[in-house]
Amino acid sequence: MKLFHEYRNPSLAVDLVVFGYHDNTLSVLLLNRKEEPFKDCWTLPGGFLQMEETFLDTCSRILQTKLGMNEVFLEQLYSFDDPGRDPRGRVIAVGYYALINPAKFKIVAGSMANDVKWFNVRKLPVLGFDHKYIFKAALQRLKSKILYHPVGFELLDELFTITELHELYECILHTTLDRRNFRRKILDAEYVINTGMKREGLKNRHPELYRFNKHLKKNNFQINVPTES
Amino acid sequence: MKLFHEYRNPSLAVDLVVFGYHDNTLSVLLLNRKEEPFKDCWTLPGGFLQMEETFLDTCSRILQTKLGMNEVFLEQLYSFDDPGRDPRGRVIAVGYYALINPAKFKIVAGSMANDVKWFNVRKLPVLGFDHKYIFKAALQRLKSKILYHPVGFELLDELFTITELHELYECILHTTLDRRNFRRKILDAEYVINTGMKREGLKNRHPELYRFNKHLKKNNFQINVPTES
DNA sequence: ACAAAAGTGTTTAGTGTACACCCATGT
DNA sequence: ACATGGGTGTACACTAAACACTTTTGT
Repeated sequence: MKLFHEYRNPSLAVDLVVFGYHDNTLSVLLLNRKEEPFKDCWTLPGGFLQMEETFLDTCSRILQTKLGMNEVFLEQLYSFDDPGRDPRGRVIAVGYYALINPAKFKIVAGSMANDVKWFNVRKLPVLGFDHKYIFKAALQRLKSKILYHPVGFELLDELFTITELHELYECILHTTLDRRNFRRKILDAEYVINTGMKREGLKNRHPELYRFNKHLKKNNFQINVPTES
Repeated sequence: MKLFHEYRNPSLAVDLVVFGYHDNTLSVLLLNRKEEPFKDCWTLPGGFLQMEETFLDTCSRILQTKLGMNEVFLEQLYSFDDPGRDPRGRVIAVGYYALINPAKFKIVAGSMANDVKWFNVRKLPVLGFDHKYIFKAALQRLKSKILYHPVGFELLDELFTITELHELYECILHTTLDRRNFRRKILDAEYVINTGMKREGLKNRHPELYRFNKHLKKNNFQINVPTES
């Protein structure tokens, strides 16, 4: 049995769509590149797969070195193979998306970037490479995922109110959802546990604080989005 | 701006899960390998990405040379990155699945394989590499996809009866679905067009023949599977 | 007392499910 | 005439949507 020698292989990059939620806004982290190609352009954070790394290893390395983050929700999106997607040569990109709570991290621009900034997902600048399409795939995936799976908690604080969760859903789905029906669905599904505590110091009635119920086997909720016409 | 030179990069393979449906059975195409590694083992058909190819180019080349097929439904599944998945060295695999009508192709074993055979998806042999997991991902994707999207037609003849479509769904989902409710859903969604013709020469009443309605914009059907408990 | 947001309940329309029944064909 | 599968209709249960109302807090 022959081992491989080095044939000509495409390079393999991992590109990250890092979502954060703050002040009723869903944002993505973008880097401003210091070097060609796409110097001074905004792009998704990314990096090349090292020989001994798994994709998740590469994700962690990027998150750590370029953004100063660790231990976040990550999921593979899709692999992008347009031969012209990188002017430096043939590069395949594996897209991942991450969900983080911006309050937990102080983002830092690594040595490769002029700047790192959160951008409202509805007000993105022009992106380098094919990152526009990777981003679109990520947002679409997040929108679908949140309808059936309890991923919203990754974006919120450990304790949150139903209203905060409701606002998060409306923000991500970019639509309105009936407050009372939403509450019932979430509670019936038992994806949240009432802590008995209340959020103090608000102008009006103090809402109850909930915590994510991690130990629940079945996916038994579904949020429906109004059909637009 | 520097161009790339050859860093050490993993090899990139494309592995195919080719589904076919015949005689009320959903099958997958497997190759019996002539060479190490996994000599004489059954594996998914696959091949290495050439420098100038897209993933779909590679898929077509594999389908053409190893199986004698062309022009089939293809969709990307997932990328598999376990560093130990190929004993020859670091190989990333991009999984695709294909839906074909076995009646339309005469499969041929390419020079690399001892044999090519259809296997019932519920009675698979042990597979080489990590192909068991690629297959599992494919079957799961097909099961989900068929609930919301009209992909079943790729597996059937151009003209088919509602009963044939119904049996296909039961076979893929591995469950029973009420015959009459299934019919209504499919017809209401207008995914099929009644041709006016009938299937002749059967023992009983001659069922009407339908054709897939390719020119339909919206996905407006959903098949529900009974919840098992 | 009032405003504003949180929390609870109810009515109604629509949809999916489980059936029963008739129809067409070959033996 | 009967068996067998194809085609049509309907009653019921269940769910989701729309909405009204009460409660709690700060001013």
